[in-house]
Amino acid sequence: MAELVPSPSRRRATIDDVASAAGVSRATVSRVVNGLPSVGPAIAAKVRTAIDGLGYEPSTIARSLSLGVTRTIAVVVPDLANPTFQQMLHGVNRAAARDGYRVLVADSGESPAEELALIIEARKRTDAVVICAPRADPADLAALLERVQPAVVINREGAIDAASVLVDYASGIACLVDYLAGLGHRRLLHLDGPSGSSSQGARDRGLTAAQRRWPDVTIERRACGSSMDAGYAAFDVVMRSGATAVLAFNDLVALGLLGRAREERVLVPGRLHVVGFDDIQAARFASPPLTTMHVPLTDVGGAAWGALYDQLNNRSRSDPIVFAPSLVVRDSATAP
Amino acid sequence: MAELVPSPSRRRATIDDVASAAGVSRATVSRVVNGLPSVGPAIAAKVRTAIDGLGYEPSTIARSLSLGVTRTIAVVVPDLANPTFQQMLHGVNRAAARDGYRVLVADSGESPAEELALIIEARKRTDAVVICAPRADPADLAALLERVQPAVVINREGAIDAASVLVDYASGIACLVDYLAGLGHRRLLHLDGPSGSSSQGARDRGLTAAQRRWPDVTIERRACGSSMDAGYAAFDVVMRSGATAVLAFNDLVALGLLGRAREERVLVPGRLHVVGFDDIQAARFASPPLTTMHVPLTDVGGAAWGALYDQLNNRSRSDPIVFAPSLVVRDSATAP
DNA sequence: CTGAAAGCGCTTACAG
DNA sequence: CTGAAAGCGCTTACAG
Repeated sequence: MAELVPSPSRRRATIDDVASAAGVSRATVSRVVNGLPSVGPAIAAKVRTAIDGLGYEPSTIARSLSLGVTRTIAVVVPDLANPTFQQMLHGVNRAAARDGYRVLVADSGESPAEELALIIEARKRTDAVVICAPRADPADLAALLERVQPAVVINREGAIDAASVLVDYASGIACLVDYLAGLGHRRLLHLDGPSGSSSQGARDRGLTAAQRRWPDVTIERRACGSSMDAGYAAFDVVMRSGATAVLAFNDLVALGLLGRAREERVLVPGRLHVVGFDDIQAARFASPPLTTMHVPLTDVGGAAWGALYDQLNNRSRSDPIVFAPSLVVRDSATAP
Repeated sequence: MAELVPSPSRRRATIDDVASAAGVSRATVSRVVNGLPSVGPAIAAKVRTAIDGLGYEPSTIARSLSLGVTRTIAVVVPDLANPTFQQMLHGVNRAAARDGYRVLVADSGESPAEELALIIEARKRTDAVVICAPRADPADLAALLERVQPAVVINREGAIDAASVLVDYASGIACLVDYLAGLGHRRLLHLDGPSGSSSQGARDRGLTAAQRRWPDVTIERRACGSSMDAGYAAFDVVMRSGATAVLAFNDLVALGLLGRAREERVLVPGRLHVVGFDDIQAARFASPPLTTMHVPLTDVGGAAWGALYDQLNNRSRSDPIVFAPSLVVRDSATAP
């Protein structure tokens, strides 16, 4: 149905087509295509005419093979449906695009077991990889890193033999405790994220540090998760805890909890006070607008690209880059 | 600093390394790597040993050049910071991944003028492309499509010579008018999106159709835009219009308007009633929760991949696939 | 069942 | 300034 009209030329023109059309060698064609100066003007003109006439476009793949470089990087995230990773991806992509690089995305969510294999596969199509794998086993990750350099890993603590960019969740959560305690709350509840999540360690440290600063404040912990549904389901646990303020693992959890609180007609702020973490877009529009820690995810993504770019240009690997979250006071937590 | 330990073998092993290590031809190595049956078990075993010993991994790029196929597709969107496109991308990626394809993203937002060039460039690294370019000139787009098939275009009306998936914005907006009119509103205001946006035509049709059904309802229009800031800024225009209910171009606009209304202490619903379009995540958590039309963006993305997959497998191009938005009643609009 | 050879479409020393 | 040739790392008819 698309074939009724005889197509002018089925096959795409190659460098050889151009070369013979212009009566030159393909080395010469290559030179004018790549703008090398050492080509006589008359010849160059002939070549350009041939290029236009044939609609020639160099094959990116062939170039990649020949040069050993794709100008593409991979970004591997655990869940592309999650606004957090979407935004980070955006940050990487925008920064990489400015330097003429493209981004290949890979979502390991479908099969966490194959996360490592996925990273390797994605890396093989590209020049470098940014890895966001909060739940991968540390030893597995370390073994992997040897094989996929240049790489940058996001939000993994501990000895990572790769460039690293991280968000200081420890000080962020401590800041939140300070804020709530300063408001007068004396019984806090932290809703933990998925067990085994690497950011959990930072939470522990931050909470411990804050606890030292506020000896008369009780900080309890409960297992919860990282999704809205987890927050929604945590409502009963929260109410039974007797806490006046809850620190949700992230905004999604906080939002789920808020939603349930409204259904149950539990006033927030008032009867219950809630803070989140991340400052996703929805946090700003929640009812009540959610007090949370802003995490500059776009910048995190941008920094990840920057670290990769350095390595791709043979500069030495940069030290870990850390971003501090910042408190965004809105309406979901007030004095008790 | 990473070079203190002499690396065991700098260079990646190639098929030739394996061939000579195993004492066979590289054709044979290729056969066992690709699981072709016609290899004797003893030879195959030798080859596998060599592969493991050398840590050989076939080059994806070389394979791509040889086969003329990358198993990668491109997705071009106007703005990767926009949750709408993020979600659509997620839908494409998930569906494509299931069929063993990877996704390369490209964001034309940085330079709309180079959108066409970007699409061509992205397409050249891949086997096919899904195009989301609501503002591209129809003639330009038509010319482009000839060069980049297989392609699927999302949300473009009119004669498109490519597979097409679209959302029925016309009936969606009409549905919203029906809902508000049914509630008793008689003065409606529609905040238009960016002029030249291809979905604007559908809005026009839908609004016209609805107007016929409700001759006693006034439907005014005002230029606005598609961003939260645009919605925020539209507040004054809205208040001056005398309308009791406003249909925002999308949720972002509605959310911006809501934010400003809260600042100005204009009660929604009550003094003003607002509906959005898209049903982004934030809509659900807005205060008040936003009544809107849900658009199944993940499915749209999935369908886009499906259409591409058919073409990649030499099936005939499918008819346009259209998704109907569905009304999600929340709290931002009630009887006047 | 296995190998020699040509091919995929480029780039780049090396000569001249 | 220009070209012949080798190379990037694979796949696949074609012989045997």
